[in-house]
Amino acid sequence: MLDPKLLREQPDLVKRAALDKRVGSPEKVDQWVAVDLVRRNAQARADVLRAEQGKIGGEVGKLKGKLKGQLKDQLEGQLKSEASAELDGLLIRATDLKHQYEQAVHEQSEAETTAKELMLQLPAVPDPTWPIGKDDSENVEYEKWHDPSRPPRSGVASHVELVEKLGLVDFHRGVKLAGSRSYVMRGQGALLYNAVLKFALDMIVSRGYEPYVVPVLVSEACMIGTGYFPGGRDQAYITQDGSALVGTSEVPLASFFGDEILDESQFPIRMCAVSTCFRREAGAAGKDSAGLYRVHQFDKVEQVILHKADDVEHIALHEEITDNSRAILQALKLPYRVLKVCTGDMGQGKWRMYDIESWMPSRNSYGETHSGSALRDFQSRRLNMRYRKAGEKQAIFAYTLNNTAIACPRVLISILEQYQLEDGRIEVPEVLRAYMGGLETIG
RNA sequence: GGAGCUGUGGCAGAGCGGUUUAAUGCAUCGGUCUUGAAAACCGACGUGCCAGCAAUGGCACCGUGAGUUCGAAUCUCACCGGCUCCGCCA
Repeated sequence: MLDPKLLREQPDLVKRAALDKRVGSPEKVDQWVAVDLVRRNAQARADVLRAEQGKIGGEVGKLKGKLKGQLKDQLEGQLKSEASAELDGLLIRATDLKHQYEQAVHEQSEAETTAKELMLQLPAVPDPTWPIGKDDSENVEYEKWHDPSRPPRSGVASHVELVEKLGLVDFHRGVKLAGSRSYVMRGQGALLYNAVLKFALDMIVSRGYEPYVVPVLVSEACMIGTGYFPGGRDQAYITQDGSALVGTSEVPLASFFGDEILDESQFPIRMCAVSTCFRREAGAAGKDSAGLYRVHQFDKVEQVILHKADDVEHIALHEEITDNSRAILQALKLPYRVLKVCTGDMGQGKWRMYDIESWMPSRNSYGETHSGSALRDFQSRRLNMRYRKAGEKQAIFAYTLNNTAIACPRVLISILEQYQLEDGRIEVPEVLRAYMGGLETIG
């Protein structure tokens, strides 16, 4: 959701964003501006009518009180008093006002509904220093890293071969149980899976992030509030009760303080959670269908930060939240690169966005394992999440950020393939051994 | 799953069709008094939208939505949350 003032005063900025991001359209900006004007005019009319109606209502009340007094003195059905005639006149005027008021209110609420619908589709304006581009092919590589002892490998076995040989993943039975893009982690595979998650969680918690266990089945309001609905409706599993399975715990974490006014002294609020995530992957039919890359259900450690509305701090915290992920990959000695995600690929609400891609030998390239966004007040406006500075009256919309800490099973592709030994066994990364009972090799 | 109760401002709590611009108390903030503090007294004290350069003014909001009425916190209906008891089950 955008600042309505921005839309009224600088609609061209948002139109530009619509084109750069390929979200919404310039026409929708114009439509919003038009319908917003209709709404304001209708409200101005309705307010005046309502005030008039209230006045007449008050007079009706007084007269009725008077008439009651008179009736006590007179027998029923007796002569009509002056007051009674006046009352009839008032009631006729009041009825007329009522109809006019209803019409104005109707017009106002119609316009408001349309304005809201449009607003939910409009893009936030991206940081002008961020790359402009049409899709992921124009993302800009901005940093590359690998541990000297573990450079990117190639020409080695793929994780699909490895896990089948070692019995770490059962794809066939996964599909039997749950359909395409399903899998079952098993034995040491399951241990590795949990070890990776726990390691990442501990790392994030040690850096001052408060851990949460959150619902993964949330209300539609949370999905709209975080910006996933209505645009991404077809990517989510929705229940017969209208609730939705989240694609990331960013949704419940960012929504946690929704509809609240926080105190600035609580900021920045650093949160994290490990949760199961569900994605329909609609439109990705046939893409990455083999292996652990693109699945409907996975687990992820996610980080979320809420803080004051300040661009300098926003940038600093975006770096911080990205550094946390770098640190995890570095500890795992996985080669990675960081991309500045261009406007066409960043999505509706983002101001800045980094993707981190880890090296996956079987793809002979990097594969996206992390995604970190700076959203300024896009989500907090939708969530109605504000804060107040000490001693000040004005409540301000907070800024939000989020980033992946680690996601399983996708990152296992990099680990398994990078750490495979000549004989097909897998060396366990040192930092994970403590989480696997000291196990040094798998297989 | 069955039965009953309940939802009012930061909290407590009145109001149950028209002098409600929602009483009162607590909490909070400012002031008077005081060497200082406490007490006492005085005052302020919600959110959103609209008009206006502004001062300011108007409207809406009593869980949510619809309805009845000239007029709804108050009446009707639906939904949502909370509490209690019973049943079932981790």
